[in-house]
Amino acid sequence: MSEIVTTDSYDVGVLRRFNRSYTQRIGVLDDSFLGTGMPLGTARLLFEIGTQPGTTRALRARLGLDSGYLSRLLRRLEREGLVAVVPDPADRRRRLVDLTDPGRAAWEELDRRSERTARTLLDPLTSRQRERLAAALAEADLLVRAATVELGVVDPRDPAARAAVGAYFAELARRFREDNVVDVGAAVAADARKLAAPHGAFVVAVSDGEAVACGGVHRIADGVAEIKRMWVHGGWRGAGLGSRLLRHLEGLAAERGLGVVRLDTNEELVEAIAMYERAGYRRIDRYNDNPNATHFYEKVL
Amino acid sequence: MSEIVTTDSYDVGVLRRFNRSYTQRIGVLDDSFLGTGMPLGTARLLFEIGTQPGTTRALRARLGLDSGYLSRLLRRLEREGLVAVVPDPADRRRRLVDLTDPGRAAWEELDRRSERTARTLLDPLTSRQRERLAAALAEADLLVRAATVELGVVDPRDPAARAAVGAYFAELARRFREDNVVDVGAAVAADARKLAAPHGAFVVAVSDGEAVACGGVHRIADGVAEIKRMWVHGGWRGAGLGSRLLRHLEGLAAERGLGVVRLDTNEELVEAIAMYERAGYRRIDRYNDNPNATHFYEKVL
DNA sequence: GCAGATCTCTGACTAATGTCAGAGATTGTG
DNA sequence: CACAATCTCTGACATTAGTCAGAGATCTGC
Repeated sequence: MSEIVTTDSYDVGVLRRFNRSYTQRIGVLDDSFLGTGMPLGTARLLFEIGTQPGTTRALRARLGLDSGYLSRLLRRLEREGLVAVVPDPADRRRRLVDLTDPGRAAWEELDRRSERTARTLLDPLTSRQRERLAAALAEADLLVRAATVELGVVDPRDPAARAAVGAYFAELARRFREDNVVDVGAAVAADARKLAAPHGAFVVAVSDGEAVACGGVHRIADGVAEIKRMWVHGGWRGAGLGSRLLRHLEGLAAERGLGVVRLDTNEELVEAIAMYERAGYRRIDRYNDNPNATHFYEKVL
Repeated sequence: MSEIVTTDSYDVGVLRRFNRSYTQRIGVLDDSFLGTGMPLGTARLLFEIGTQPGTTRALRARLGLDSGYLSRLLRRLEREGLVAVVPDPADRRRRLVDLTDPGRAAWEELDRRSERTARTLLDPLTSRQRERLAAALAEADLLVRAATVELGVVDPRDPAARAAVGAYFAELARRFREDNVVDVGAAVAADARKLAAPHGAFVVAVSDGEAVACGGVHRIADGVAEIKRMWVHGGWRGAGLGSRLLRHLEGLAAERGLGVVRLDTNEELVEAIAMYERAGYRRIDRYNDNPNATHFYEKVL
């Protein structure tokens, strides 16, 4: 369903050119980990653990390492007394990894090196140029992240889905200053029936292992689908993630033979409403009894 | 002499954050060379040769490889019939490397892979977002290149210096449509005396092994230095390279105990004049008989 | 024409990186 | 409680990456 747009080859050229000159020059940022007596891979692992401790599984995913290889690297760090590896109490097949105090010190040394290298790199620029560079990199960062977000259909009971729905309700509560706490568990249980196969689906967008957007779609009548639980992480607004998610959900509805998509929202959510209207949704009469909803939309695919 | 400015830690943070997310995601652009049966380093070398054939020396500099290591990689590519290595007729100690026809075909395969990977990466974005990303990356590219240009004092007879001075005269000829061809060799010979130790110095800015800017400074009277042969490559205007070079040359003059710096230029070179005035140069009377010069400047350090 | 500098290449290594199959522990499922 | 699934870890490799010293060819300056 997502429109087929051939990426302009100019943009591709710019990306490739940038990548070439960047990896050639600033790839050196990684080499700042050298000279610590640790090989690069090990140093990177140590740095990653310090930045975000967790299960070996998560580390493997983030660094793209083989399980045997990671195990060996961890053993080395453990032998040097820099990290502690303990079984995860929740599932004792898994291991939790964290830094020890000496490990924290080593991490800080790596952090200082990395900082110093970055500083050296920026130093030749005037402050005006540094500002320009920082602005350009921040913009590029957001867009690169947005481009590499992975949209996947998951069961609403999946941990990522739970996290997203929890954030969704938390946001609603904040926006509407509601006191009545929503029972997320009950909502998830209800979603697990409706927003799942065969008549529905729940989609979570994941970036860096964190849920950053979600949305569900399900059948509410013959040929009619409804989109629910649309949420985009605050730090991700303006990256087009909402529109992309919306298109994805429409595609899922179409796959299930549902040619009409409806949704409800609240007039206070002006960005969301703007996005729906940009995406071709038209306002219709109330079609359900959701007390929080004030506006109702429909789109014929 | 260059002012000491501590880089704002905000900018450093943005750079580091970008670097992390970028290498994690788009570092994969390099991996597009994988799956060709060639190890990454070899593929990268092949790609580099195809992009810009030349001496092994230049390849070594561009890729940062050990000479023995490069030699081995080249041998492998030669054995596979992908590259041809022949002695450089100009200096038979050196070797010239270029692709063979099968090598060209392999290069095109790599190019296609890289292009496809970049395209896949950009595809999830809307065309508006792709434009924003391309603009941000182009800006970042220019600034990153500018930040990593290396300024070094070299002998005016050094090949990089010759190349730069040649480009300088070519530019003058183009700007002033002069027919009288300058004898670059003779100019270099004269510079070799004046723009060298102990009373002078010649500076070349090198990026990717290519001379992108140059300038010389020498003593013309007690306590007075003159800056000559200032040139910045056309593709590098607007990156602050000229100002940086100027500061560097002023520093060299100061080191030699010369407290006043003069230079001449032509009124048509408006960008150069603007730069000099921004840098604190003030207009003075004609101090030499250079027929091409119309404007004369001086700065007290 | 000779001495010293420069350049590439080879040999001889060491360390790092990456891969695979399967052992052994633990957990969810019927 | 058996059985399949999941997870980490070990052993056994193969390959790649990177370094260093020196041989041999060639050039430059005197």
